[in-house]
Amino acid sequence: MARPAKRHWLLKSEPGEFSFADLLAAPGRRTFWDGVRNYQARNSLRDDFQVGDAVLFYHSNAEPAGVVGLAEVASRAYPDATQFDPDHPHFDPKARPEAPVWYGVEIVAVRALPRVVTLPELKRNAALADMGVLRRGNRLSVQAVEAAEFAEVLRMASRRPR
DNA sequence: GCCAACGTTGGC
DNA sequence: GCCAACGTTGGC
Repeated sequence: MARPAKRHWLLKSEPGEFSFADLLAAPGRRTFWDGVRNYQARNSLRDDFQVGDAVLFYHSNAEPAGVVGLAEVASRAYPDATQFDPDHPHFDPKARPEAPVWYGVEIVAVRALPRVVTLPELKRNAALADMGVLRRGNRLSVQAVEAAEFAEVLRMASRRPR
C-alpha cells in the first residue's frame, strides 16, 4: 500500500517550556514531543503523524506569539513515558505500561524561519482564514495544516511583515 | 493579571 | 447520560 501523502502540522509550545531554540540546541536537533494530554491531539499524533511530515513550530504564550521554525516528524508515535512516572507533572494514574493512554512522536528541527510570522499577521491574511490556530478559543496544541496554508506561512516568512 | 473558551470530572 | 463545577489554555 502506498504511503499517504505528506501531511502538514502545527505544534504549539510555550517557549518558556520548550522553544524552537531549545530544539535547535538538542542533540541531533531532535526531541520526543511529550506532554500532550488532550485526546484529539493524541489521536492525531498516534494515528496520523507520519515520518517526514512537515511541522510548523508555533510559540504560544509568547511575545510575540507566532510561527518561528520548521521541523519534521522523525518517528511514528510511541507511548509518552512521562505518563507512567508518579513524580512527573504529566503523570496519569489511568495509564499502565501495558495500556498506555498518551503518545508522542520524535521531531527534528529543519530550520528557523527567516523571521517570526506573528499571530496578528496570520490573522490579517485572508488566505489563512480557516487555519485552526486562528479560531477563537482554540486550544489544541496539535493541529493539521493545509498544504496551501503551510506554503503561505513560509511565503510570509520570506517577506517583510505587513 | 484577567477572563473567555474549552475539555474533563464527578454527582446524580 | 446530563450538566455544573472546575482546571487549563492562551490571547490580550
